[in-house]
Amino acid sequence: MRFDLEIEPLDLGQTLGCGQTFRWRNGPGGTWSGPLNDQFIVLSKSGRRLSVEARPGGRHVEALVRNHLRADDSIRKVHRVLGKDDVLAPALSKLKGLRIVKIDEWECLVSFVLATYANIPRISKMIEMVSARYGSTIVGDVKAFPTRAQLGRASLHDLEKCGLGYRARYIKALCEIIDDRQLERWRRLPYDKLRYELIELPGVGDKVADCVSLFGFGRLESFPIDVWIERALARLYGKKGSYAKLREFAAERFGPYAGYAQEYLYYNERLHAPNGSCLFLEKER
DNA sequence: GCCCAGGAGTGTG
DNA sequence: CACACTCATGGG
Repeated sequence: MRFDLEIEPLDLGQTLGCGQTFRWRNGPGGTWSGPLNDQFIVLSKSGRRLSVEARPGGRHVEALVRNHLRADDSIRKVHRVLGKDDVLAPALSKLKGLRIVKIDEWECLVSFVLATYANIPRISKMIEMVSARYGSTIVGDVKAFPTRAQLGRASLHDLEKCGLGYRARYIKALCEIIDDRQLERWRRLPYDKLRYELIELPGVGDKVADCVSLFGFGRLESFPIDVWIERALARLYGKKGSYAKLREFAAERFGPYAGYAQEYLYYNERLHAPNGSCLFLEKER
């Protein structure tokens, strides 16, 4: 099946290739393809038209795509707030197509625990490996991200063989701790309480808790601080300090859209990096 | 070979 | 509170 959507503004490369998701791949002609829940989706854009391809009879594909790309976010409103920041303001027009994505909570939690102390190519590889071995088949050799039950069948040794390193034991523990009732409860908590509880999980600290709050639970006021954001805050704002201090600075400065500010800063900082930081260097075609 | 990676956990001052 | 050290491994 194939249909068109209008989600504006939207830049697929900025949104799907900037490191907030790990399973989208860009192909020839500016297409972006990847698994989304139980579907394999191919996206491409010409002008304002977003073309969506999925397998025949795919259900809820439109809702799936709109949800993932946060189609209901008003970028205009985001920019009205962030435009008051003198540092961000001049760059907003070039970044307007970069949208925060909404990721399945479980997938997001596992993905960002895996993302600790690893580079993006490796993170993608770890995620593809556990998906290939434990996820359900979507089509051909494309696998869905494994459910908690599916991943829970893997032994610690199995997970280590997926190249997860010391992260394997965190994933193993998460499979045993998390259940659907817990995820449902977390969906209803305000950001600060959610964050507080996420940090209790093994392998989840300040940064991962904020990533999961932002991309998994859609809390746009969350401001994850990694090494790149640390550099950006130092370089552009002269701000240094502990996570708590930087987090407070961001909350005060960017308010309810700190998450968007974070993604803009992250994207921009990686573009400024010496080697371009391999964000858009796809392995091959 | 060497350096670093979208950090977290633990121990110490 | 702040640091310092370790963790396991692969990509550049």
